[in-house]
Amino acid sequence: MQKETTIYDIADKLGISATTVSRGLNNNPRINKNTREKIHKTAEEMGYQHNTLASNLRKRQTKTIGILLHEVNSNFVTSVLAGIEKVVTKEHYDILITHSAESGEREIANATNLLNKRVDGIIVSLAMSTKNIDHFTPYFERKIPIVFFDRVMNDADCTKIIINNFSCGYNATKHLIEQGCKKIAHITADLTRNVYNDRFLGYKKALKDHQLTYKKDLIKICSLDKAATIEATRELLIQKPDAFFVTNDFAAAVCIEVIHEHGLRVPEDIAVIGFNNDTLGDLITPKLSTVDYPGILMGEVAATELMKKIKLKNSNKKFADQTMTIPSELVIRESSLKSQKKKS
Amino acid sequence: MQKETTIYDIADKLGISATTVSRGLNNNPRINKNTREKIHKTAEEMGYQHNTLASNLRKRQTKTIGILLHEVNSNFVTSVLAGIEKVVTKEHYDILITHSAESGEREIANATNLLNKRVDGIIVSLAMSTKNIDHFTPYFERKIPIVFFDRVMNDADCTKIIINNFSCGYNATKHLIEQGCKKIAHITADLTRNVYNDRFLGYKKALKDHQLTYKKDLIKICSLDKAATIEATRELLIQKPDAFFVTNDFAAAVCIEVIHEHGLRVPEDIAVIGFNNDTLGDLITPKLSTVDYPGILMGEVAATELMKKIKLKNSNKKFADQTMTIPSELVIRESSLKSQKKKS
DNA sequence: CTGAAAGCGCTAACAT
DNA sequence: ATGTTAGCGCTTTCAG
Repeated sequence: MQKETTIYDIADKLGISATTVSRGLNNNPRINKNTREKIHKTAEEMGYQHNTLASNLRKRQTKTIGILLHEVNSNFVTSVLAGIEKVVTKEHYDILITHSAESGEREIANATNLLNKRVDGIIVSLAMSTKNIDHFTPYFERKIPIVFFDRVMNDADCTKIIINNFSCGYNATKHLIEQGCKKIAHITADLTRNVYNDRFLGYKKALKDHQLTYKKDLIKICSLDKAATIEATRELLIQKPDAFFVTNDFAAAVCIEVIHEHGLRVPEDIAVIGFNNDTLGDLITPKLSTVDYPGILMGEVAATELMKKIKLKNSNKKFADQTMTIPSELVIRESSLKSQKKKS
Repeated sequence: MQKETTIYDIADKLGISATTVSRGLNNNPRINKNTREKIHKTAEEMGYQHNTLASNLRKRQTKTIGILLHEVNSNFVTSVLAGIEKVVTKEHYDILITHSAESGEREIANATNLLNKRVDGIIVSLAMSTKNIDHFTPYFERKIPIVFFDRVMNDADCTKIIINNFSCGYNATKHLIEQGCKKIAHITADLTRNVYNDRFLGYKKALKDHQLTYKKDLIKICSLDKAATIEATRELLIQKPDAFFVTNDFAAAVCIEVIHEHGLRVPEDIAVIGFNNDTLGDLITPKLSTVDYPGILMGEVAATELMKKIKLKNSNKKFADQTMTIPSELVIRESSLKSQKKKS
């Protein structure tokens, strides 16, 4: 960094004090309108650029919120981000996006990094391999507001924005059962993550409520990337299931592809339902049934809660942590409609 | 922010100077190993957290690079990000991601914001509505390194990492012609953006080289979102084209859907080729032919160039701007294979 | 190997 | 309405 124009340079040039320049630049109403305009004009002329670092250091406030994401490549996450931004920019806060690429280690590093950068609060979705939330202890100790969304720790005592994964899993499975399916396979990911576990529990409960026996052989846990999903589907196909409940849309699409390769039809031979309502869902053939998961809304709610917490903290008030559940719903398209197809 | 432990607190507790603490924390080899260990231990005990703000202010260096993205929701952008991170973390640099949501105005705001945060360099992909790069003048003036990638300004004199969009457009079109297509429609976006314009020019050249006349009626420029693409496809279908060259894979998938809705077959009646090699390409039916666009590599190259520029700047050396072209290639799957299908 | 002093650029108290 | 002074927390001379 070469020599930058500072407020002192402007002050010197104008024969006034740096304080006045600072106030003028921040449009403090105490400063005479004329002076203010002069300051802005001179700053412009001298190519002055505000130094956020110095300002934040002095103010002991960064007006920045950190975001810890497990990944950024999904439609869902992008929507959440959009929702957060919408709320946060309105309050003139910046955001600092980090992502862990599903690695717990990177999540820890990101948490420390954001703390060192003195963010005013964080919004987080846990990585796949995160085992506990000890790395957020420094935040709790300092009472720096945190809001968890989607991928949360079920037992932890903090603000959470989630959907009801249990009932989503239940309803998706129930829907398949109502289509006449009796042998429903389930492809999911690491069950230590709440979202997957809850859906799985919903799946099991639905089976039970409909007098179907749960079989471990019909469950595959994998990373949900293409290769893993192909393998999982192939192995499950050996069990001759008549339906698949897949925990995300991308994997569901891959699953359908593999089913087709085996010369089977979807949904006639095997019904498939995904999760997330990604854009790809109605681009594939047959169009994918899925569970709609309102990312934008989740982002908005998470950000709104965080802003509330930050404000209350700034005025030394208490804030009651709460868990908020966002509505979600089944989106039935073609891939699961076995009964209709049979009729026709 | 409440009172944080500082290096002074540690110094007091240990009866040494803050300077030594600072050095110890930074593992400066001049400090006695014993002292160093004591410092680390005490820091840990006292819950010390390094203040990046203060440190950066003092060092006048943030070890942070800014990234200006047009959007974050594409596979391509995510890959670029991964490529950048790979290179940059190795050098212990942080990244600050911003995105303009294709708005030139937001791009300007982000550029200023990153400058105020004193990033050491930036990597940028221009927003759709950006008309010029005047907002980067402050960077040029301060010789803060910039690398543009993908969406660049063709005439500007700066480091650019691109693919040869012209020849990609040419080859995609040529491929369609070789499949026997004679009336090739083209769906693309704002032609002020180099990537779209160059592909378009390649398309035109390929037609000319193969004695096909260019018809304006076969071109539709739209935002490439779902609704716009549906409309564009419908309107183009009136011209009875026998092929579509669509400038991204998502839009190509939508295009295929619309073609199917019109009772036409892909590729038998109409061949389709996309662009980007998104993951959805081989999940749809028929599998999409496309142009592979190596995002990770592009990110790596962009970041490597930027790091070079930053280092040369720090040692006051000159750096010659250059344009680097990343290889790209046609990926032929099913959606464009008209001739084979006819035979069978 | 360690320390004293200064200063990065800004803003908040406390004047006036 | 404006100025003086001090300090946010760190690192970097310079000195020993």
